[in-house]
Amino acid sequence: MKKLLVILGPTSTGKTDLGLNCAKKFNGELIACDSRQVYKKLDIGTGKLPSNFLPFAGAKLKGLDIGIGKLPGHKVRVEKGKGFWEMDGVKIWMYDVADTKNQYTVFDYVRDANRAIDEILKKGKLPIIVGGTGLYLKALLEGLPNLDIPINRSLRRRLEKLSKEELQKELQQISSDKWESLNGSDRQNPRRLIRAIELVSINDINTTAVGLMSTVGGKKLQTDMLKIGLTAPRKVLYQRIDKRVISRIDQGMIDEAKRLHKEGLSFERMRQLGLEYGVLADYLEGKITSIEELIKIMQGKIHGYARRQLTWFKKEEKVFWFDITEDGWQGRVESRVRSWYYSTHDKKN
RNA sequence: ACGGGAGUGGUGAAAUGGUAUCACGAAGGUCUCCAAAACCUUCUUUCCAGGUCCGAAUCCUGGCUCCCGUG
Repeated sequence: MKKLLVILGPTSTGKTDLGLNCAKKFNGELIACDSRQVYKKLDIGTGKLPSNFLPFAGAKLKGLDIGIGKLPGHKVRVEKGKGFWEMDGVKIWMYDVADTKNQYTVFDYVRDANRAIDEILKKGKLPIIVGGTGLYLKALLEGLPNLDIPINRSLRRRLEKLSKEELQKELQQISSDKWESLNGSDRQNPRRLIRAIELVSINDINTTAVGLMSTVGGKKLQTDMLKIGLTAPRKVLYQRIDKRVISRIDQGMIDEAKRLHKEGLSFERMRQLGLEYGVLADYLEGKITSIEELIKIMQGKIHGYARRQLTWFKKEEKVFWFDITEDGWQGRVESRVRSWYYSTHDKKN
């Protein structure tokens, strides 16, 4: 049975660092599971670069393919632009697989990540999925029904003009079953309503809705999976987030956004890319006038994000959680992974 | 001490005397393709004490606190 390591948890807990360490020790490669790191050129704002990565003087980072810098202890060499990044000698897949101009979907993610995983397995290496985007992780590991019902652009274009009430009415008319199946908050959620209408209208046209599209490997590959979760008390999480926002600004996050806009990324699209980029768009457009304000707002937004991640991951099953504020957690994670990695018999949990 | 101004949720603001509102924040939640997204719920009774009025955050009196100017 193929082994697959998953590292999940809220932002700023050091998932990628742990992933890199595991990769070095257990001959692995990383697969990022993040809805924004998939986009090219969103490097600093999405945290593709380690947040404490300090470029050496002279090392060119901005929009280039290679950066050399240092982390607290050691030199790091970052290379990108080959379909994966290579950081400190470890390959990271699912960075830079899409253009910001196009919307990258969960479907795309599952397809592409499966390919990367297959390739890693073929080489006899350990795939390490490092994930913060709950939905993507779920889709990849468990599959989502209806995932193969594609986005219907023209339908969406029409529906997006409608008010919430109109959407509700339309869904009720087309399929009261679907409407009944939605919970109270989704019924108020235009985006969910649109997707629901999209789904049922395809069913009506009699297109077969295939069930579970994919699990790892494309064909229900049986895997021996170990899930490691990283977490920390709220307060600590917030502190780490706050610090990281500042260090990203030091790394040049604002310039990155400026450059992206100059290269044709509209502020509207930038907002769609969420969090940092949304706030940065406000800043560049003058809706936020000081860096202090920018920092505060950004920190607050990411606090909320971390909360939502915790809510989501709370329900994830069979996760071995580690609190990164407890001494020796890294040693414990490592021995946990080690015993799993070298076991020949499949673990029940 | 005197003159002037101000006291509304954690923060910043709003409310011709008429059911205390908004943003941010915090906490909880939803989740079958924008998911770092979108959405839902909760969080003050207006500095204190009196008074006027059918009715007060809003008007009056007193107290307390803060800010500005003068000494």
